[in-house]
Amino acid sequence: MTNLISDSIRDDIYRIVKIIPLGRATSYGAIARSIGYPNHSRLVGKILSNIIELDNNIPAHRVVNSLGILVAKNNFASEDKMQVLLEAEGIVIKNNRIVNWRKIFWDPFEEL
DNA sequence: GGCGTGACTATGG
DNA sequence: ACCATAGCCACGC
Repeated sequence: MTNLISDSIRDDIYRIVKIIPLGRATSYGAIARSIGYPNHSRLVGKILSNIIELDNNIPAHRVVNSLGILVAKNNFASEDKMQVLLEAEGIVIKNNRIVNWRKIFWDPFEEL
């Protein structure tokens, strides 16, 4: 039988992304660390791209890279959708990057 | 079992 | 602040 890591952590990722507060955002690495797989930030993004296809309600736009840069734009319906969704929550974006990232950043660990 | 890939990250210049 | 580089490792050929 195959025992893929991606299968075992999919639900954890889903659950965490679901509770990212409106107007805040977190990173792939932060999520990976919070679920006990600190070296799998890449996998988090990959799984997120799968999840968004099944549930367009999940706030996947609130996940960016460790610098606050929107690196997932290609996975949304339109090129500017991710940015539009974030700006609609009051998040300011300049040159593809979240302004005041330190303040906007939400750490999943603080929710445990 | 090797190899390329990726919604990544840390570090150094 | 920007860019390059190396490290990372599951996953799908």
